[in-house]
Formats: sequence, C-alpha cells, structure tokens
Amino acid sequence: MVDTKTALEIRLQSAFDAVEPGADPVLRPSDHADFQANGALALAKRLGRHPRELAEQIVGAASLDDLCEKIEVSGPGFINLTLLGSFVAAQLSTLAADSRLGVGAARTENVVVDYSGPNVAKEMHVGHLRTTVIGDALARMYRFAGHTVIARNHIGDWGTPFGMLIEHLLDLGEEQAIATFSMGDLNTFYKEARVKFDDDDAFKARSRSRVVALQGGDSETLRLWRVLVDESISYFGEVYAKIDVTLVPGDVVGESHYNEMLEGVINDLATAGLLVESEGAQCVFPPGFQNREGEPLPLIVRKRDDGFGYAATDLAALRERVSVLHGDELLYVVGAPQAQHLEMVFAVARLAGWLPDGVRCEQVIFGNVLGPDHKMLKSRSGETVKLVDLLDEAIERAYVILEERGSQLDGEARLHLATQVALAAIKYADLSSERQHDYVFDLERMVAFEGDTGPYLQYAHARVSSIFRRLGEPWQARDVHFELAEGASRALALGLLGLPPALSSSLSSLQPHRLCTYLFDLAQRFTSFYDACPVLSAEGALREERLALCDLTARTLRLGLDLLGIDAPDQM
RNA sequence: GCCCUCGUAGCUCAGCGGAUAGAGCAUUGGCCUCCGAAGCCAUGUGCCCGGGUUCGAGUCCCGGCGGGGGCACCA
Repeated sequence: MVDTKTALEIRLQSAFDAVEPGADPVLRPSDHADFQANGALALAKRLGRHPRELAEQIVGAASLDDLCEKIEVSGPGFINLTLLGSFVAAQLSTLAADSRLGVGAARTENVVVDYSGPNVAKEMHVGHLRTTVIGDALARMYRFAGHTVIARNHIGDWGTPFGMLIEHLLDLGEEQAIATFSMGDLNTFYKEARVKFDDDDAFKARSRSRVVALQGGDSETLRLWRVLVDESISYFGEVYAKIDVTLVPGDVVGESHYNEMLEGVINDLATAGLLVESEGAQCVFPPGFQNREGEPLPLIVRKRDDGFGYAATDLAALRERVSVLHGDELLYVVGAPQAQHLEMVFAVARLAGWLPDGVRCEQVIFGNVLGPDHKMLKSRSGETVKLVDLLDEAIERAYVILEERGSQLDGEARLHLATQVALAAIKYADLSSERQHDYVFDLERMVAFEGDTGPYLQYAHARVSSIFRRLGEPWQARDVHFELAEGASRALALGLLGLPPALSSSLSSLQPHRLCTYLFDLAQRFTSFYDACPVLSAEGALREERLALCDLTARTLRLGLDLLGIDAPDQM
C-alpha cells in the first residue's frame, strides 16, 4: 500500500512540478491541520514571486479532492491539508489487512553493521552498551525494511596483551582459568594478569616471548589463545542472551581474522603509490588531516617494530566487506573517540580504490553514557561498570516496582517480566535520545513507569491487550467501516498511519530515536482514546471500530518495540 | 595550538530553514460504582553571548564563552 503521507506527497509533487519541476513540497505533520506543505515559500523566493500567490497556484494545480476535505493557504504561504474522513478510513482498512502495517519492503541491499566489539578476556562494560543496543536496533530495522543485514562483531582478539593473558592462563591452570571465565569473572582475570605484568619482571619477559610465539604461529600458544577466545565468545553470548540482542557467535569476526590479509593491504597500498615511510613506520597520508604541529597526519598501517596497527586491520576488514561480502552499505557503530581514525581509514580506502562511490560507508557515532555527576559513568569505587551488573540492578528495581504496583503476575512469571521491563527501560533510554548526544544514565528515571520510558510503552501495550483478553473470544477484523467520529479516535487513526514515514526517517538518518518518538506519541494518542472512548461497553459498529483501532495499536506497538529490541508483554 | 562535537524550561530530553519552540519528570489543581489511575485533562517557566545570511534562524555562516573528545606507532 502507499502510505498516507506518501500518497499526499505524490499528488503535491505533481502540482509543484507543474510550477517548477523537482521542487520539494516539504510536507510535514501540522498543528494547524493534518499536514502542511511548506515548499511554496522556498520556491517563491527562488522564483522571485509572491509566496501566497504561488501557493494558491499550486493548490489550483493539485488534484487532491479524493484525499483532502480542506486545502487552504495560510499565513505567509503554507498549504494546510485536512484529510477526508473517507480517505483516512480507507487507509486504515488497508492497514488493518496488512501484516507489515503499511511498511513497504525496500529494494534489498547488503548492509554490514559493525557493532558491539568487546575485547577477549575483558569484561563487557557500560562502554559497550550503546554500540550494542543501537547497532542491534539498526540491524533489526534494516532487516524488517527488507535488506540483508550482515552483522559483524569485530572483537579484539589479537595484539600484545595476549602474551600476558596466556601466561596468566598457564599460571592459573587451564581448568581454573576456564572456571573463572564461565563464572563470568573476566575482570579479575584481566586485572591479575595486568598486575603481574606491571610488577613482575620475569612475568613480563615471559609475556613478551609469548607474544612472539603467538605471532610466530606456535601451535601450543595458538591452542591456549583459542581457549581464551572461545571462552570469551561463549561469555559474550551469555551477555547477549541476557540483553536480548540478535548477535550470534557466527557474527563474531575478530581482528585475528584479518591477520593473513595485512601483508596484502600493505603491498597494495605500496603498489598504489600511497605508502610512505615516516619515522620508521609505513604510513599513508590522506589529505586534510593534521597533527598537533600542523603537519600532515599519518594513518600508520605498519609500525616501526614491523607490527601491524589497527589501521591495517580496519582497512582489511573494509576491503573484505566491500569485495567479499558485497556490502552496499557499511555501518560502524563505534564511539565518537574513533571518529578521526575511521575518517582516515575511509579516506585511505577511497584513495586506494577499495571503497567505490556507490557504497555508503558511515560511522554511526554516539555520545557517552554519563553518571549523575555528568561525567563518564563509573561505579562508586571509580571502576568501570560491568554490563551484567547494570542489567541485574535494573531487573531488581523493576521487580520491586512491579511488586509495589501489585502486578498480576508473580513467581517465575514476575521475574521474567521484570527482565523484560528492565531491558525496555535501559534500551529505550539509550535509543530515545539523539544518538550523538551524551546522556545521563539514571536507572530510577528509566525504570520509572511514568512518562517517556520503555515501561510506559509496554504498559500501553498491556492495556490494549487486556481488552482482547476480556473479550473472551478470538477477535477478527471483519469489514470494519471506520467513521472516526470522535477527536480521539481520529487522532489515534492518524497516528496509526504514521508508522511508515517514522520508520523510514529513522532508517535514513540512522536515528532510532525517531521511531521512539513516534511510538511514544502513538502510545499517548492511544491512552487518550482509551480514556475517552470505552471499547467493550460500546455496541455494534462503534464497538467494532474501536476494537479494530485497539488491534492496530497493539500490532503497531509490538512491531515498533520489536524493531528496537524491546519485548511487549501482554500482561504486566 | 589545530580539528570534531555539544550548549533549548528547575531537572532529563525532542525540535527534519517555517506559523504561538514541544514532551516527560518535578509543582499545583481536577478526574476511578465504568475496558489496567503504571493513566487522562488542566497549570507556569526556556533557545549560552555577539554579529551575519534569509521574507523567515533553536536550526545555516563567522567570532566569543563553557563542557566533552581527538591530534604518529595500545586498539
């Protein structure tokens, strides 16, 4: 189906085209009508004409009689559009019969989404929250939109720290070490290794020669390394299950995967004439980047000591994503501190011809998670906060609140529900603010069930669901004829028709918060409707209409929340 | 020093060059013999400062001030 906004846009476009081909109607939802087209103002300026007069001309050229009840030029030259009730009704009927709720399936592209990226033998901490939650939401939205998503979990599984980690593994004994890992206590393991490395010269020496053995391909060393990697991946899997993220072990393609390709990256850069030796390192100097002294800034692909830097790995990965995975779109859900590094990697890839112009390649930047003091979130003792601890605390709080609210569920069911609520709280708080901004992590506010929170949306959904539970019999949309006589039901109907543009704008801007804003607005429209329009006590056609609106609301909330990675329980 | 980014209501945040800048929390006051009051309805307050572009600037440009990040071999 053609969604409502698009239907209007198409008609307006041809009216605008009649005056000036290609002119953008700038159609927006309006406070003064259902929609408003602002395009006449900008166009009038460009053509040097009176805006109101131009707007009148456009309205005259538009054929909107079957869609709009009222079209008027207002103010300096806005075109205000009020939809015809019969059109809204017809759209709603189509929507009711559409399992995709009006969202068209896009042309299929391969979208590589790089997110989460924890380090082997290191705890997943709050620093991994945003990349994991945002990346997963984007992956879900892209999949629903019809694209093929290739998730990439670019874990840190290679590099100099592995010398000390393997030596520590040997000191502990493999079984003991594995036990520590399976308890999910990666912090202790890493810290113990670190302390020995810093304080014990003999250990440090062993670690260094272990790195050499690892890089040299010593089989026993590789086996021990594999133990660390496998144990870590299985631990990450537990965390992902806990946070309900779609990443699977098969998405893990760590840094080590690219080891064999690094030499080739260097050679090809050299052949392309891009490689420059500087201070003993092999570098590329992409134009436009400067260091502290105002000199050209290198992307160091091979270090002075002959080791490869992470730039080499990132270049190899990018190349593989384009040439082997055939990615049409490469997304890097990585924090802001990496912005310059990634820009340089992208620039070098373009110089080398590895990144064709047709491929969209973008860092999905996000801001920091701050504590109540507005500084980077840390625990009381100043340590980084473990991700699982964060989740557990949220679950605990959600459980207590459910108890206070007199939840209808108890025991196992309540614990499960508390988990769903806690995840909704954390994910929604993370996704609903503009991605690039820092946000203050305040569990109390997030888990609160009032206001613009995940739990509020779940509650709205639970309320709709309870109507159908009370109904007793399975409900099916028959040929419902929508009258939408009350303001509240009309407002809800318009909200229900708004999913497709909300989702598409969320995707094209890579901003999940636009979908969040839409869902919150829809939930509010629903609760206002719920308050004003009794459903079960209504009769006849009116009852059918209201049930149909409820059904659509439930389906829309479920779908929207699902795209954000949030569950929508039927009962709370 | 250079580059990037952010600065909107008491607090946490929306705002895609357009009309009177919106929500949530908090405040105050109304709503449950009626589908879940975790709700609904009402209530006051605000764009860091100074220039500029524009018919129109929270939004774009320049310059300040303030916070955060980055700026050669850890990734």
